[in-house]
Amino acid sequence: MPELPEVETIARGVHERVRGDRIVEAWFSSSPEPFKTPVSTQAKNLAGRAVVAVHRTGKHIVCELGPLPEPARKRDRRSSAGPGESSSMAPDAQWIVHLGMTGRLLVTTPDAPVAAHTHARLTLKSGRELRFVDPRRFGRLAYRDLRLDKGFSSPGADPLTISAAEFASLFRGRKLAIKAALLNQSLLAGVGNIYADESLFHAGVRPRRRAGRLTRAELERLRLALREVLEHAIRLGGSSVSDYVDADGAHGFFQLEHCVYQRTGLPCRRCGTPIRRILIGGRGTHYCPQCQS
DNA sequence: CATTTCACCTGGTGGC
DNA sequence: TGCCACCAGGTGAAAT
Repeated sequence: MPELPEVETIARGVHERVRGDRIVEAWFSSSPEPFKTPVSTQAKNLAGRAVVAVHRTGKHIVCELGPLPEPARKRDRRSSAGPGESSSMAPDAQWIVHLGMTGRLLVTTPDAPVAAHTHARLTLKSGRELRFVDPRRFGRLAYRDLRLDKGFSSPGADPLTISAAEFASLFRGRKLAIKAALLNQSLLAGVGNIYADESLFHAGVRPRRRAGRLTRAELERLRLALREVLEHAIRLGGSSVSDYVDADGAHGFFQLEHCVYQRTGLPCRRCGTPIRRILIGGRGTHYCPQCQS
């Protein structure tokens, strides 16, 4: 489900709602583990930590967590005592959430009905819960101790800030289809099927073109189209194609702006030609045969 | 190494 | 109503 704009929307929502709150208890389902870090490790290490900040890297949601309080210590001379508001504390751990195709990360009241396929529930000091729900279980949850590991980072470049030169160099000499290249997360982090198709439409580039054969001008049109499309989608809260919702359960509106994605057979919004669907790398790919050459 | 294919899952939709 | 084939926002391992 979630690509860069949806993940960004969720990360912002979770950040606004739970920053400064504290994880009191962590519960994980015991069904076949959709987890990267064993649940016992996650449960043990998450409990007690403050949520310092939540942000997005590629399609990953990264929760920055403050250090565990040290109960068996003599009173800190000037412990900032107040429970909660510890957002100034330097994080020393991370909880990393990847939503896969159908994952949701929700902030709920404790009495909210527990949806089917709920795999994690973090009880917060405020009484609310942070819940991870994922029917298909393609999502992944991981815990990182920043005293032992570096903070999470994605191999791919950020499509919102990449320079023209760097963007062009990603595709130089590559023989695969530009559509497939856009989906490769180690080149660009965060682009998925919807925004690959939409940006290729706005750039006027056929998805089957070999990545290394695009002209300088086409690459620049593509870089700018991608950035525009992603920023526009973030402003509209993402695309709710079937069941995507943000941290509050609200859906996005960018699906109303789609020009090609899942519009097979419908007239192109620009020229009226029926939109075509083909397969590239096993993924449904939509384009206008007239506008994209 | 670069590229392609396929398995991993559940659920919704549309044809018969 | 049921059954079945096909499709879905993503990855990562295996094959080519």
